[in-house]
Amino acid sequence: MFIGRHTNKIDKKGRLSVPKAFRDALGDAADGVFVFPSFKYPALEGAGRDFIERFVASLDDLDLFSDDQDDLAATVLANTNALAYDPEGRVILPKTLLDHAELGDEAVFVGRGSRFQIWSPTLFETHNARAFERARSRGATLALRNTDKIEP
Amino acid sequence: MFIGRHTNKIDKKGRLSVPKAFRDALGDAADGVFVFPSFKYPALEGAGRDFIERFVASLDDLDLFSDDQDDLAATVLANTNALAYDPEGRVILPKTLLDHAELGDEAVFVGRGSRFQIWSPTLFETHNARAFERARSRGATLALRNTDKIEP
DNA sequence: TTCTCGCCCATTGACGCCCATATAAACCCA
DNA sequence: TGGGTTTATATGGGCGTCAATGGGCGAGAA
Repeated sequence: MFIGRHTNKIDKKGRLSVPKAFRDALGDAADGVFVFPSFKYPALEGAGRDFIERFVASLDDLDLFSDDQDDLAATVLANTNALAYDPEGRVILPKTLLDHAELGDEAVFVGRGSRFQIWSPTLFETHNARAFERARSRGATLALRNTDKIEP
Repeated sequence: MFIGRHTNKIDKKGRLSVPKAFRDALGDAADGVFVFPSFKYPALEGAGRDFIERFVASLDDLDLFSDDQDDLAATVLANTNALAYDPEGRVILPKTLLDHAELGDEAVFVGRGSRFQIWSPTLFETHNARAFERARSRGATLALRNTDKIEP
């Protein structure tokens, strides 16, 4: 399970350490980590092999004429990168992903339960502040139903 | 499992390197790679021997597919090219396939789970942008076939 | 012969692996 | 409880290896 927030640096060679807690949650280190752009935010989605395998399973192997639903899975797979760890647990994000999330020399890993997101620190700060404010204005009604909470 | 995107060059002799990750996923190198034109897109479909063998099996076992699907299987087989690797893992695409996908001096391999596609970079860029936009507008509500759903 | 295709070699640029250091959290002991 | 020590994670840089690319040679087909 991915919980909490971790801010790490991207060095000159483009390497980014995946937080130890997340590496453990991802499972088999040999599988690395699977990252794809978020559809809705200038951020990246990260998950383990099991999560991606569900997308693969949703594409019927022999069906050559995919419907809209399949297209969604296909789009995710086309934009997903299987990133391998170096011996220290770092990965290199390809340029397409760096661009999508507007990442510079720092990245923040945000736990989201079954997977996590990767944000530019500045973008996340404003996004988080707005989400927090939104949550607060509706807080009274959401509080009892939603066990999730936004980190302070 | 075919995941992600890899853009490679087509040299003057028409040779195209199959990405190492895909060669591994294809299995036995002696079998090479099987490529046929996509019926839905100006692109090519690529797969391993196991994938083609299932089409062959569908022709033998009449119960397996409907008549329409059976015709489709026959059409696929008729248009499939078995391409052998050179010692460096490259293949040469026949002219019919080059024409169908409007390939010039570059080609992008796009993972699709159990198989992959080969696109002209420019054609794929527009195709992917559209699919991505569609996912953005509808992704939040589209459930995945199995369990989880795509998240905002 | 001439052209095509399969095999071999050279180059290069990226990335995977190794080591060293810094930073921080956990631990231990008075 | 506080200070120092230890352990582990994160970071930075050097170097070797391998994948991708490009060109040349030779065997066999047209």
